[in-house]
Formats: sequence, C-alpha cells, structure tokens
Amino acid sequence: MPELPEVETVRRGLEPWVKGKKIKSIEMVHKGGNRSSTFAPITTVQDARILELKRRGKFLWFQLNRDLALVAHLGMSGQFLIQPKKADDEKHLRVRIDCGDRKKEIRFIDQRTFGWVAIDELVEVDGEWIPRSFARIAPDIFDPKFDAKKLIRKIANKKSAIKRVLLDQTVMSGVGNIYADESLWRARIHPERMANTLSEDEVKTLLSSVKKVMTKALKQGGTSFDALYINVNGESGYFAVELEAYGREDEPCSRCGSFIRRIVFGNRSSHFCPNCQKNLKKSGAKRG
DNA sequence: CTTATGACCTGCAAGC
DNA sequence: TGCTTGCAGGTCATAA
Repeated sequence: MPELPEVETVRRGLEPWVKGKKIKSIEMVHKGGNRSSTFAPITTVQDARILELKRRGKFLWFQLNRDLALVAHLGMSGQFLIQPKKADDEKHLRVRIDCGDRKKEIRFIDQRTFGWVAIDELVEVDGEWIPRSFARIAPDIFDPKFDAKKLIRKIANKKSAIKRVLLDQTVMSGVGNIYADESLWRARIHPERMANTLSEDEVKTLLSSVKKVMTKALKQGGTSFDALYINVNGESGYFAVELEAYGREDEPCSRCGSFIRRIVFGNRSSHFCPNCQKNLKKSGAKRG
C-alpha cells in the first residue's frame, strides 16, 4: 500500500515518539510476514537508544547506538500507530514497542503480513552504513545521493516497459503503483512504452513528474483509500482526491476528456489516458 | 548478467 | 443467503 509519500508521512509522525528515546521493551506479539530477517531476535535491541528514524525508498530504519539496526517495511498494509497502553490489542498486532512514554506505546499492525519489523546488520555502501535488507535498492528521488544523470543512462538501457522500470526499486526507489501511474499520466507517457525508446527529454520530464507528484502527495499526508493507510495518529491522507489516473477507470481525463483505461500487465493494474499517453508503434531500439 | 512471472496473505466487494 | 472470483498501496525467489 504505502509508497514513498505515505512512508515518509509515517516517519515524520513517528519521529517525535522515538528520536533520542530508549527502547524500554520490544515484543513480537505475532510473527509477521515470512520475510522477517532471522538475523537476531527482536528483543536484542532492548535498552538501545534510537538516534534517528530514517527512510530510504519505502524502507524505515531506526538508527541505534549499536552495530545493529531496527528495520521496518510496511508492505501492503503495515502501519505504525501510537496507542494507549491500555487499549485492547488489535487483531493484526505484530510488534509492540515501549519507548518510555507513561501512557502510550508504539504498535506495528499488519493485516496482510507482507510488512515486517526486524533486526538487521549494517553494511557499507558508498561510504554509508545501512541495513543489509535494503542495501541493494537505489536512492529515492529526494535522497542527496540521488544521481539523475546516472539514472537517465540506466533507464536508456532498460529493455522493459517504463512502468516496470519505475517500479524496480534497484533503479530508483520509493515509487509504487499509484505514483507510477500518476507520474506517467503527468508526463504523457504510455506505461508500456519500452524504456529504451524514450528520449532524454522524455525521461527528464518523467523524473520531474515523479518528484512533483510525490511532493504534492506528501503535503497532503499521502493517499488513503481506507483504514489500511493512516498516519500514526489515525489520520488519513488526502491526496486521493487529486489522483488523475490511478483508480479512475472509465472516468474522463481532466486534460482531454477521454476515458481513463485500466490494463493489466506484470500482475499489476495500470491506469492511463489512451489519448494523452499514446504508445509508439514498436519500431525497435534505435539503430547506430 | 537481464527480464518476466507467480507466490506470499487477508479481507472486501461484486456477480451469480 | 452463500459461494466463487477478482482485486488491493509490495517484494522476492525462481525460471527463462
């Protein structure tokens, strides 16, 4: 569910509850997805101090005063909530963290179990120590390490539909199904266009669309369709009302009035305007 | 190496 | 009122 703007909204909401705090207790109430690292039991970080709450792409990472990190991924339905300690356990409660507040605790809740919280070891990448779980993903578009030139070259060599490339976290992280469709709509590029047929200008337009769409979404607290994505205080995000393509099948395009279409490829839905976002006849890769 | 596919899991809505 | 089918914000192992 959550893409970069939603994960960042959660990070900002959670930060004041954890930054500089000591982990008084941490408990795996119910095992989450089978992706959880088995590097160490979660209670290993008890008594550690949380120095920073960081994010790369869709991964959250609690930086500790240890050689270990506490890592979290929300998957499709994971959420962090600040709850009263005396509130009943939620049906899908996975992890409970007490950071010393007298009345409140942090809960990780996840209906679909694709999310997880785990201990991870640190590895060095580009002179920076980051958790092994996401050491291979590329920087996201807001990361100071984001290198547009390098990315443009990478995309130019991809023999795959541009939508797939946008979703590939090792190319650029943070983009998911909603913001891929929204960015492509904004850049007037068909999701099935082969990446290596895009001109440099088209790729630049696309990247600035990704940034623009995500910046706007972040200002609205992300996109909520239901209770599966909410901020740590239970509030929804309000970007859904501004969506132009995603989830708008058979509704008119706000630019030209044509009806938005939904197609399925790569096991995902793609929404686009058939008039504004035309696919080129496959002429193959450029020669020479 | 690259790219494509389906598996993982729960719950909801629509159609019969 | 069931039952079945399809769909959902993501990632990963495996196959080709």
